Amino acid sequence: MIENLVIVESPAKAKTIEKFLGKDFRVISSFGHIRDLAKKNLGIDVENDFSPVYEIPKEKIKVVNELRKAASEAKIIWIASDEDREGEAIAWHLAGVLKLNPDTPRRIVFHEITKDAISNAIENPRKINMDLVNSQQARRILDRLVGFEISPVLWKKVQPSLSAGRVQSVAVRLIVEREREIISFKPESSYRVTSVFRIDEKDTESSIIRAEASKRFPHGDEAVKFLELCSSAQYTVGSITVKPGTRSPAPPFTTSTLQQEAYRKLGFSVAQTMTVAQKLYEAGKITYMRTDSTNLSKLALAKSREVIIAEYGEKYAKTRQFVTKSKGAQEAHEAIRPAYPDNLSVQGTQNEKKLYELIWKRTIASQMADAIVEKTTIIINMNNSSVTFNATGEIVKFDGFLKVYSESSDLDNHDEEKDLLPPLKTDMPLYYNIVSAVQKFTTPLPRYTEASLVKKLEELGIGRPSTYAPTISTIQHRGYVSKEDRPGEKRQITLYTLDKGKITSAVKNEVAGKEKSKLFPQDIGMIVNDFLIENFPEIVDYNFTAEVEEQFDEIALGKLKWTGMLHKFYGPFHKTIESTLEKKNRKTGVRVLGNHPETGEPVTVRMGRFGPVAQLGNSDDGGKPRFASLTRDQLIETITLEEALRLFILPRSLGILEEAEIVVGKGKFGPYIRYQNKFFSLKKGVDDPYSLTLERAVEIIREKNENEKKKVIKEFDDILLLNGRYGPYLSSNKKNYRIPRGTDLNKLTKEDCISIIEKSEKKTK
DNA sequence: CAGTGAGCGAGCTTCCGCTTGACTT
Repeated sequence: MIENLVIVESPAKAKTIEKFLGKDFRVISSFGHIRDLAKKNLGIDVENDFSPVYEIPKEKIKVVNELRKAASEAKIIWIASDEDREGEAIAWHLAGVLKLNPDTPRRIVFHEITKDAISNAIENPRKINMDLVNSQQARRILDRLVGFEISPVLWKKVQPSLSAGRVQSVAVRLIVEREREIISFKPESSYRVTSVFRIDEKDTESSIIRAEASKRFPHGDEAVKFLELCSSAQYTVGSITVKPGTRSPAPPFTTSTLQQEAYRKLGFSVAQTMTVAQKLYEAGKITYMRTDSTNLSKLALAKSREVIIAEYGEKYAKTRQFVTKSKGAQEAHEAIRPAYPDNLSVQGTQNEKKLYELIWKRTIASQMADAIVEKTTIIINMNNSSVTFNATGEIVKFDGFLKVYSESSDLDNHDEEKDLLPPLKTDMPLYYNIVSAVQKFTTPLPRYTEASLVKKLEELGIGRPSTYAPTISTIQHRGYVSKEDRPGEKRQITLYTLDKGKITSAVKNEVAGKEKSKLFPQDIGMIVNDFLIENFPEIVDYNFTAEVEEQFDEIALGKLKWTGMLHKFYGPFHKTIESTLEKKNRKTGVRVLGNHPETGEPVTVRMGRFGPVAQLGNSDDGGKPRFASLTRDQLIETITLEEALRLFILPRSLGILEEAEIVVGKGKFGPYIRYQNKFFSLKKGVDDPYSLTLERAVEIIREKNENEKKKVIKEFDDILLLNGRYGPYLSSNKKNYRIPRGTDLNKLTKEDCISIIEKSEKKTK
């Protein structure tokens, strides 16, 4: 029999806490929630005041049995789940499952993991707060109602296995709407004029100043006219303004800001960041990684200060406490920080080291002094134009926190190059070295990355630290959005240069719209999004979560009854479900593109059984329509008639070789030639399936067949020793086997091969 | 691996938020 049993949510936390408590205490973990709404059906008795049907999920039975056993062996049980809505619900479920007397105060909370904080908590236990529990039940039940009533409507009206939810559907909406803004965006161009000035009339190498004209010119001829003025102008320094300023460090990491910075600085995906952080947490190297708080414990503040003074000196230290500003934050944890700030680095994988270093720098920087900067703005006048040239320069007078860390931005602003300016005086003459007018196009808002989507969701108060990564994987999994690269398109820009009184023009290529790891909506995502906006506008409204959260807060304060809140929501909601099921037609996103220019057959695109499909002709008048899948980068919404018609060109027959047909087509894995039931891939950028000739096809087939012959090194009945991309390997019964290192291929016998295959088969079993 | 788009119907899919492994490549 042990005196005290403390139950927390996380096993890593249990381990840490146990160290602080004496031998009278045993600390174990519930691994999060232990009960949930029944997996099958709705799990809610709607008719009976939304009475929930809770069950212990299969994968939790083992933990619960261990908890029960530990509970039976302890005299006093303390429930120390997190101090927020979900934590209170976990406590309540634990009390229920472990059959604890609800009137005995057994609920404790820690704000910090220190001996004092823990013993203080145990001296001040309380009862479970049922208002808080009820607000969690309302949250849980509302999410189940939304998800489990709308999803089946999608199965009937759009496609099977689709899903909708309070969080995921808004995430998809953001991406779809951003894409539509980009689709309808019309880039406009103007000429941006920049100049390099010098201070000496003769010496072109003398101190130089880069400046930009205060005006942009919409057309080339206007830019040229201005350059002509520049050619004959006399320049003087009009004004010099020096403004002192400061810059402050960003707050310590929350889950969301960690995901953003790890993406920007380290190129990690959101899921990758969480996996690496979990490892660091389990090893006791950082604090908990799922948090919305920017708060640092007193201990962390003091330790960081010590480290800063030791590493950089007293004047670099400035203790700060940041206020958490994100909507709906529940602040059950600290910010993400090094568990021991005096550990400047850690052992582990490269990624663990990099992420730790990032967390360390951000935490330490947050406790450092402001940087002091001096920003100088110079205005250069022309004697023959009211247009001025402006130059800015920034000098860091004191680096402060910048010594350690500066936050990255989502917008890649290379424009703001901050040069050091030479010493200047008002009215001083200046001379141009070169003036150039470059055509610049406006760009639409950028597509979301995983990390910038998380940032947006957090701003809207939608989702929680524990769900950002899973939500992003769900919407990709359902096929609503996809993370992709795009090569962009070349476009031409004109530039004019004034050099030694002469104006020349040139045309250059630039690539516009190049994308890397961005979230693109897929057709099914757009169709589902439009269906939801049409039928359930209030659910996918950006403010829906914020509005229900307000009500959950009122329930938590005991001002609102949770069942009443649900009744008010569910009444109209369920009516909409029923009327949508009854009245609305199937939604396929069909678009009529026009008619085939020769045959007059109608061309349509829509979502088919196997994805987006173009259809040529229809079956009404006995005709047999032709179908063709859209390519990955085409959308039902934007495909043109010409593009759709092109889809029907392939597969096409090139001719006959030795009594067999050669067909060229485009498949899942790129363009191919099919001949005698064998496939030959076309090389990207070399051969084009639309213009491929019979001669070239025959060449490709010959080449590949010859390579195939070279591939076979040895042959033992049904076992082949082949030369592959990664070296020699064995092939038998359509399965491949690796050859152990150091094997002499010349001496390899059939028996050796059989033994290699048998060993490999055993391993996989 | 490189396709599919006739129609019927049984049985399944699905939410968000708390926590980690148990899986496979």
